Amino acid sequence: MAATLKEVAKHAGVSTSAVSRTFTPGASVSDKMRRRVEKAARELGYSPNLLARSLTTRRTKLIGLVSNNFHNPIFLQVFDLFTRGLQARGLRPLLVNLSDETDPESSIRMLRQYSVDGVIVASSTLLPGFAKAFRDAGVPVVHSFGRYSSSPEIHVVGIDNVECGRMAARELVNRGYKKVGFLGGPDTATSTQDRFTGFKEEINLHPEIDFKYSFSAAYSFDAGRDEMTRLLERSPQEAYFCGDDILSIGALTALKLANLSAPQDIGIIGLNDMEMARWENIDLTTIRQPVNEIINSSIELITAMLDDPERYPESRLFPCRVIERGTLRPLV
Amino acid sequence: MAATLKEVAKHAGVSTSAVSRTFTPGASVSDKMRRRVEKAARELGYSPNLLARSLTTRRTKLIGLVSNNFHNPIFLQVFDLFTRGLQARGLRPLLVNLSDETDPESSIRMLRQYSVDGVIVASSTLLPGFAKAFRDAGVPVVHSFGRYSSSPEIHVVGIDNVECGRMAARELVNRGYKKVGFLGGPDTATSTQDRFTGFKEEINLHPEIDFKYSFSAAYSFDAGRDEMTRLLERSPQEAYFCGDDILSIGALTALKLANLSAPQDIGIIGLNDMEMARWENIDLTTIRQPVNEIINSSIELITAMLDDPERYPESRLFPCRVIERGTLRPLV
DNA sequence: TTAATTTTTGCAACCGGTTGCAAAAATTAA
DNA sequence: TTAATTTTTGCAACCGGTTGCAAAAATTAA
Repeated sequence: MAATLKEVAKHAGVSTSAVSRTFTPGASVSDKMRRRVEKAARELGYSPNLLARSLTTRRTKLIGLVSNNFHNPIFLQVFDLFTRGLQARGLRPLLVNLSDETDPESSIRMLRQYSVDGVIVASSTLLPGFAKAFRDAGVPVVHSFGRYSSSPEIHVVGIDNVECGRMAARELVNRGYKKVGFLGGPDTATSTQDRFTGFKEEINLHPEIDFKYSFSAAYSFDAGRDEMTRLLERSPQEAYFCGDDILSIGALTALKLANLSAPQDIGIIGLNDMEMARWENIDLTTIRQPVNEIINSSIELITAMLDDPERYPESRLFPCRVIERGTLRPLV
Repeated sequence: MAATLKEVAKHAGVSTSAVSRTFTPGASVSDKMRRRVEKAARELGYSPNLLARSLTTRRTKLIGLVSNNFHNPIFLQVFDLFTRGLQARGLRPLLVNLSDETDPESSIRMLRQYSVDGVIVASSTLLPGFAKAFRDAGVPVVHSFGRYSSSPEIHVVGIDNVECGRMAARELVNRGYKKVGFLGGPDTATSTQDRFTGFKEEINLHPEIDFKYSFSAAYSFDAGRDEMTRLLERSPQEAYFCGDDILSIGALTALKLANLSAPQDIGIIGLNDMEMARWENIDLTTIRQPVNEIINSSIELITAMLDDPERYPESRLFPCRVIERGTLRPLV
């Protein structure tokens, strides 16, 4: 169906090299030749087969976009920004859903079989083995939303979750809460662990404050609602730092179901500042994670690694900040 | 870095054909040869380059997954199900974000350059030219969530939006609403047009009922909230069929901001039954679109087209049904 | 045992491109 | 004008695989 380079060459009465060079930026072709080839190509509706080209250039412009999180609404925005950013640079995302996957090897094999130029792992809850296994396979890899200190050998772009934990704690302290809680995501996620560490550290600077904590089953609405419901059955704290926004929204709903509300009865602060957080029916005070910047930086980094695969690994951390809305009481 | 077939052949002391056959299901190889090759392959960590293979087999197992909707949360579920379903069949989604794209040609050229085996267009708001342009390029294409009658030449899997409109209307009529409204999505979307047609048709069977309609700027929270806010400034109807769930949630929020609520003051029925609709803080009565079935069917259809590209085009429609929750008053 | 048949294997051409090298053409210098 | 230099072009080998065909090997039949 589609015309091949050979057909274009024949139709234009030139060598295949000439056609190839016409479609290779920077190659040596005279204007006359270029016009001649372009005319033939146009007439035949030719455009080069990128997969065949990749055999000799060793560049597919395919980037594996790997995630295990297809439930948290923030990831729709993540996919949107990644696909647009990659497309704008002429790269193509091969989307890999790791949700069902237990064995990293098979995903890695698959991505190598497709000769992806690089891999972006977009996940904060990924098992530590995954990202490393990709790197060991010799494929450039960037871990977006990953833990910055987890391994000095792999590129990470994300936030300082420990500092976010501290930030949340300071926010609660500054607002005069005396009994505070940490309602975390799953305790297996490094993001949860780091946020917990920072939060606890900062709270411990204030011995007069009563501190409790628990973890929920997932970063999900249901998990947040269920955990908060459980907490309300005992004697709840005055305010909670929830693992992320979606947990926060679940927790807020649990309050509502118990005829309580934030910030009147219990204060809530989340993390992410996903789009829904600003919806007036939610109006969540939260810590903003600069998703846009993290994604752009991840793309820049993977692009740089395409040119220099041996590039020295780095961590890129972006500062977060509190977005004040309506679920914490005012500063005292 | 990665071992090639030639290296495996040399290492095993056999021809390249033998190696190739070992990795080609159904090819003629003796057990002895197979074991020998597999051993060599294992020792060299070889797995075949799918892109090189595709040159002769003319199958890349790449499927273009094209969408222009990266904002409606329902699409996260859509991407999740598509990627899992495709992966389970050994196919790989090349994700294409059409949000910035005005010209279908360039996306089509790109997908052809990557020799995708087929294209799934997942969108209800796609400009009509897009899906057709893909098909004209000779690539198997399935339009998921598309309009079933728009063109008999292209495969469509979706719902009967006209019937959904009727269904929503019947639901409002049966609950005794006398003044009803259609708060649609953008009127350029075929889904909006069809839902409107059905809704109006059914309402017109009841001349005693007062009917008004308007369209919002997008299928989005903000658009729903803004449009409902606007409606509340005049004299609103007693109940509205909103274009989809995300518009409904926006509309419900507008009610709340005006100190009104559903169903006490105004009734709301949505369409989609996205995950959020069942959240207790939303509790939206809506029409369930069987997303899972639509996606599985789309994948089956594209798979079938890979074997028979000339397959006669068909429309697959799945019935919807009302999910009663808390935003319409009870049946009279 | 040998002949006929079936299965396995390797050769060589091919899929659709790129690229180093040398020859040819065009340009510049003398 | 001719010689020297630069630019353009085509040849042929290559990227990593598959596959039709014929020869070789293994199996079955006589």
